[in-house]
Amino acid sequence: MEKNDALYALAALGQETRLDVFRLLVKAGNEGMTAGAIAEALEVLPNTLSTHLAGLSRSGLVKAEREGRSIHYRSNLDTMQQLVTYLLQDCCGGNPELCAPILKIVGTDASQEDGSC
Amino acid sequence: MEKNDALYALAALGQETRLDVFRLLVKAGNEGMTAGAIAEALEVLPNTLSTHLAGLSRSGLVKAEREGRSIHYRSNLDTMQQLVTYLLQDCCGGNPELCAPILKIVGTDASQEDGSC
DNA sequence: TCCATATTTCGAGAATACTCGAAATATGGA
DNA sequence: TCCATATTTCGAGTATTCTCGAAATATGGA
Repeated sequence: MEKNDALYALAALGQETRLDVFRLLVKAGNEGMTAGAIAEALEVLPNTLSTHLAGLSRSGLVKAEREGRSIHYRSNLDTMQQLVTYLLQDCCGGNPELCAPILKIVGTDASQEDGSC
Repeated sequence: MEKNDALYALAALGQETRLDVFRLLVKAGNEGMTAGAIAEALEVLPNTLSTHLAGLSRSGLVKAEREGRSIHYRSNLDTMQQLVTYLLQDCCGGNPELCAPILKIVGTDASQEDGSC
């Protein structure tokens, strides 16, 4: 992940409605939710939500897929992992033994296949 | 961690200079860096940097400590871990087996003593 | 084709955030 | 005490972001 990608993702999450949306979708898991269902759950106007969903989509934190008349949104935890990895890159000047506790946070073994939850 | 704490932290990281500062301090590790050294490394005016450091401090992502005439800043990875934990809370509706890959990211075993790197 | 549903796009006003120069505060040493 | 260094605070201008109403687009069914 490059700096601008990280910035987009972090800026996206640093706004209350978008953070609420992301967490709602994390909870919803694989099924995801339609834009309408999200708007209703969070009591946000559909057009305002649409703007926020666009931001989250651009950042890669959520994925959109049209299903009939609705559009389903799902969280994309791959991006989340890449983000955390980026944030903790070169931790302690490349001496990871100095910060072992925190490095547990990042699954650096890359054993992950599907982060879409 | 509560929502507002997460919002402060994410908003703090969602700005280029502050993201640069945080990553610089993550790399610097335990020694940290003085405000002046950070300003020089990132080529930011000291007063502008000071504003950003205040934001990062408020969010708990960095810790400040006066040492003589200078003030040393260090990243605080405890806050980082709490943040990631918050973001992925209730992943997949509380069925973590559905999203095992990503849950590796969060060290839920709480075996960590010192996250200050 | 026509209509209802679902979502997005556009435009504008209000609020918030960023940056900078100038001035203030804090510390240590002569 | 006086001065130099290190950092922060203040105030203002500019830029960006957020929200909303209105209008546009896309889909599926009668």
